Amino acid sequence: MKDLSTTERGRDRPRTQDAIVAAAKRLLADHGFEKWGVNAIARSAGCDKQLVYRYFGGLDGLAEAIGRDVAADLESALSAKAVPTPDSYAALVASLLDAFIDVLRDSLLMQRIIAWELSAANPLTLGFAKARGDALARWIGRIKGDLSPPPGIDAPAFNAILIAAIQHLTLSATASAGFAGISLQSEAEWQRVRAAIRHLVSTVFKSA
Amino acid sequence: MKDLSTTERGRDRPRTQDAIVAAAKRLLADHGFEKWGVNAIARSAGCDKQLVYRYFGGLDGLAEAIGRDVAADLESALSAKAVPTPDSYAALVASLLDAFIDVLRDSLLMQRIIAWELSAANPLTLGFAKARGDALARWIGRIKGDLSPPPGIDAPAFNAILIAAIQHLTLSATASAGFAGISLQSEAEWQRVRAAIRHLVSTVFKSA
DNA sequence: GTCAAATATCACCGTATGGTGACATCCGCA
DNA sequence: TGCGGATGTCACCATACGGTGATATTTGAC
Repeated sequence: MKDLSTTERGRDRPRTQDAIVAAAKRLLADHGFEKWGVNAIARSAGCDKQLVYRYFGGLDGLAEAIGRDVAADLESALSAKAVPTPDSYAALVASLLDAFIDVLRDSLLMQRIIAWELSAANPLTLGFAKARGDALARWIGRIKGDLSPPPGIDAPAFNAILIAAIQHLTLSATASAGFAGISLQSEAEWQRVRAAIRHLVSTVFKSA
Repeated sequence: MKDLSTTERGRDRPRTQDAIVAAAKRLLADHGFEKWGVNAIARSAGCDKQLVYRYFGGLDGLAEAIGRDVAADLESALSAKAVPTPDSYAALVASLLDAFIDVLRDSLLMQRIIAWELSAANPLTLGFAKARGDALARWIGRIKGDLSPPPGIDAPAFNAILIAAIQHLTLSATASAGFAGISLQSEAEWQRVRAAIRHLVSTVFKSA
């Protein structure tokens, strides 16, 4: 659970930086943002905390680096779930949401960051939110093609509602194993949610 | 921002207890659960922290008392939004969600507690979640009458999705002023969300 | 080989935290 | 009046935190 200490691997700034970032991510994913601090990170990275200040300018800079990483990971993970060019706006949204469920459920780190964003509003968390939002927007733009939502429907509002729901259910599943009486432990139980979302998307975007 | 200190109001255990609970609620609502601790609470209540241990058995007991309070507040606030006996399941759900938006947006304390539940899973937060869930269930049972969801529809899943969305949007509005590109500052912007939810509920529960 | 810069470590500061035992003060009851 | 329990205060502990200045060690250029 701990990288080689700097003494046992020689002096190598890039490697040390990587070790620090890796340790910081691991700690954030494992224990959340409450216990997240220079002391714990340096301890876990096997180096002196001074280096966190020298190489990243403190926690803020480190968090910024992590934010960039996570946004990039998100984008590539989404791209890997190659959504074939959809043939309707409803299909686009449906596959988008499905892929997002996969990626988010898979990334404890991203879940922690979202929880952090919901708990505190500081420059750090705002930066996280922006980086993720941008990555998501880029991906959507890429697969969107020339599809556009049916008229008479407030697509941005609907999409926001569904993405919000997915984030909340995912976080709640991790923290409390479920939400509002429905358990969210197994893949089967998540299939129920996926089915409901698909149904929702298709009925709403076809009612125009 | 601070109650009368115990010295200036004489010895009065019930009043002191109330002052502690009030201070604890205020601090939680104002600064979130990260800065929440015996020291800050006692300081803000104007009494010695020892009393927190004596009267509540520490932070856990205090949190439990707050959880009960908040659940009761939730229930009575929801009841105050007198939802006239609805005439269809769709109408029931629609008015339920609308009332829930009002109440949650109104209670910074409840928002903090939800954020806490999403960030950490300890006996405390699980207790919170249970108390709120029970209060909600009681209220629903009271106004439900003999209505039941249309067949062929996974109502629990749909309801969970929509409640999750509302909680997430509310928390996100408080923390980051918006979500997924849509701003959630003014009542007008919330009307957009409300309209989308109403639309969603009516099309889904009538498509059976 | 020398010397300076880059890298890494160490020791320390002030502050805050959760928690506890000993003490002071007040009130009601005998 | 005195006594005992309830109420409230205080001083202190160990621990952890973020942050910084001084120092040691290695590397690479000359």
